Amino acid sequence: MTANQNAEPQTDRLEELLIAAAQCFQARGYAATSIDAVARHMGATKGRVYHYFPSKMDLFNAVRERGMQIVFEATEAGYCANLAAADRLTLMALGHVGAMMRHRAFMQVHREGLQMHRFGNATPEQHDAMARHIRQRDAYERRFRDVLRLGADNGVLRVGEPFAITIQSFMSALHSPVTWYSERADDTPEKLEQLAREVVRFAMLGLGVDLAARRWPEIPPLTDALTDEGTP
Amino acid sequence: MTANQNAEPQTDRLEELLIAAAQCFQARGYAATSIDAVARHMGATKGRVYHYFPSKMDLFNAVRERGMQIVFEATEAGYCANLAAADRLTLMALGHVGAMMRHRAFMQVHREGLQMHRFGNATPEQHDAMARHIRQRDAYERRFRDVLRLGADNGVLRVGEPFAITIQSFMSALHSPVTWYSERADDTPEKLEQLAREVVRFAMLGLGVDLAARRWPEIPPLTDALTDEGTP
DNA sequence: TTGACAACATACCCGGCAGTATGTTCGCCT
DNA sequence: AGGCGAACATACTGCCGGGTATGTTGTCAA
Repeated sequence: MTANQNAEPQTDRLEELLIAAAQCFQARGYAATSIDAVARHMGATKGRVYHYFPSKMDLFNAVRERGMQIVFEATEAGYCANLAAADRLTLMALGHVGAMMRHRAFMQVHREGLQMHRFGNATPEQHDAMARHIRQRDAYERRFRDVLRLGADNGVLRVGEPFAITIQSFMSALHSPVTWYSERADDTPEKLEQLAREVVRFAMLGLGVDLAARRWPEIPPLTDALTDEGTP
Repeated sequence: MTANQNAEPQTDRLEELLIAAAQCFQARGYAATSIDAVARHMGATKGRVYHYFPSKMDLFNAVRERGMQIVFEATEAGYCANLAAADRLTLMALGHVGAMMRHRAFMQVHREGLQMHRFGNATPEQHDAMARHIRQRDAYERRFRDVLRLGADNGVLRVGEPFAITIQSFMSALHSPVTWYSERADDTPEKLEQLAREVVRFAMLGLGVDLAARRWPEIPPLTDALTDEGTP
């Protein structure tokens, strides 16, 4: 009756499921989202979901993990670039903000997941899925922390007294698009780019870097990092 | 059996209820928090809750409203101070951040409430409770926006191209304590003050104001605003 | 003193949802 | 050809939690 006669490219069904889940979780939050709702959002039923994931929490964790993967990839180039600390941080920030806007659903879920520390993590598997996620988050923030520290030691970046607070404020500003950005019809890449740049400009200025009076850095070609690697 | 023989000052039972609700909602989120959980948190039962509020959503709205009231009061002095725009904004920011830290439960609930736009607001009363709340939020942010605009026009505060984005980033930085702050045993008012100042320092530097090389403003006595009012 | 009402507690109802058990329909391998 | 398993759909269960109906206790006013 509801036979799926699609011989089309058929994006991975699992990918489709992850996206649907991300959108539902983002719209209503984890607790208020039912498995049936996610399934309906795909034009399917529970069976489909439980075929791929043993429980609701596992589905949620998969979405979180994907979100983590997205931000890591988005900031990878900047982090590995062979540039000064301030420029690396700027590129990382741009990547991060871009991800916030382009993958808002995943990012918001990712964020809600981090606030979940205090759930009575029933099963031990779920508990260390959480623990693993926390470690990844810390590793991610440590990348920013390290680059920031580097720039601070050089005197290029300005930080305040509890160093951790400066970072938190900085990261919080970079996260903000998940709150206010919503994809409009006039979503030209240029518009999007301008919004991202403004967020980054503010955040970097908070660290004492005036990007308005300075060339925005660009990602150097990969060959650079491979050929001339030892330039101190 | 469980008779409450307290003849003590007995903080308003309603106040006690609001606080318990705020803590529960903050810990688990709206959907995952049961009325029974809130009641247990007070050492009471459902009956108590439903005696004061007709529904879970009404309880939640009351907590949100309280949160709104808190931030308004916390920033009132700075907003009304007879000072330059940058100083007023700094004071408002300090008040805001202080509220974030001192009333974290209410603030986090307040924030979750704002993300709830898209709930199928069943009853019309709930719908316009939501609408009223949105208006209050806008009014609150408009205070910041107006002062920021004032300082920008004077050239004292630096803003970027989509003005709205600058504000969002600024506000987001000020909100950040709800994410990372957790009351510790070493909660001396001085520690707390320092944390707040660091957050505000970063945020104001993002607007081009270097508070490290500048006197922090202080709230002028009220009499000023009352006696000499017309100094243009 | 009584009765009316506030301020709860207790007991119950019922709908929604996570999870399960059981079909059903393909494609593929032999 | 036929059987087997992936990839779902359908039907069902059990419980949790919002809401309600009803009891219980103290207090105060007439």
